[in-house]
Amino acid sequence: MGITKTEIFTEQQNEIATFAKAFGHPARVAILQHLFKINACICGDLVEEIGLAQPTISQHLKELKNLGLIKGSIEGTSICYCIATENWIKMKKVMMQFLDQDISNESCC
Amino acid sequence: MGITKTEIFTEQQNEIATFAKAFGHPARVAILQHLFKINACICGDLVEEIGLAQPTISQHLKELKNLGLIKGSIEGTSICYCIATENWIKMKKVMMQFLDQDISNESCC
DNA sequence: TTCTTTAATCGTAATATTGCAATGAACTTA
DNA sequence: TAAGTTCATTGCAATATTACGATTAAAGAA
Repeated sequence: MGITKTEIFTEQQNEIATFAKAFGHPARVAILQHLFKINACICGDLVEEIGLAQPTISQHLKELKNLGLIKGSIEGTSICYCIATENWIKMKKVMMQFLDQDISNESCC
Repeated sequence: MGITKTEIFTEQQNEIATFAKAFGHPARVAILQHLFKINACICGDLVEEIGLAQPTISQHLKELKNLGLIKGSIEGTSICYCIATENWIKMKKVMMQFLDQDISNESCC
């Protein structure tokens, strides 16, 4: 009833879904792309860059941080975020494996 | 309030998010993996295989079909689903490009 | 200390998603 | 035609997500 039945799926399936969910919102996609583009770390101008309110961006950042895809460190009065390289690579491996499944050349329908 | 502001993002960002959202539920991941595994097309035994009620599976199939990632054809009394190869490859390209962004070797935090 | 800046958190409203029982539609078989 | 099979649709309840105003917390500057 409205709650995802995580128990009936494999760990791998849940992991894929969890990562995918993180990318399932354009704001989080935009945040990650910006962090990649700006080689140096970026703090609060994500708010300006993206155009959502500060609490909203903060919330999206929190989700990405909880998943371990980004990390933030205090830098004076502001906070500096960047891609958590190691975990990004791990995640990429999991997702690539899912996306890159063999497609049989004989589809029946 | 509560509704994603699609307008403020690029088409590419929205596309990535839409695809990712499709993979953001373990049931849909499981469905796709099963369709890949069973080379031949599979119809309603997805219900048995996965362990969710038939309407629930049907709903997930509909989402995947709307996105164009799978297709179904009537086969007598049952319906045969399989991966929509061309669109899958297109989607893969979009997602890979996003996942495979260059990671600068000098992360600052 | 007081003011300012920066970002997290709280609280709440709007909307979306998930899941299923019940029902309906289309086809097959008896 | 009647009964059975297979899957889609409807309707609804439970929960999750998105967004933001208001507030709080922490650090630097006056």
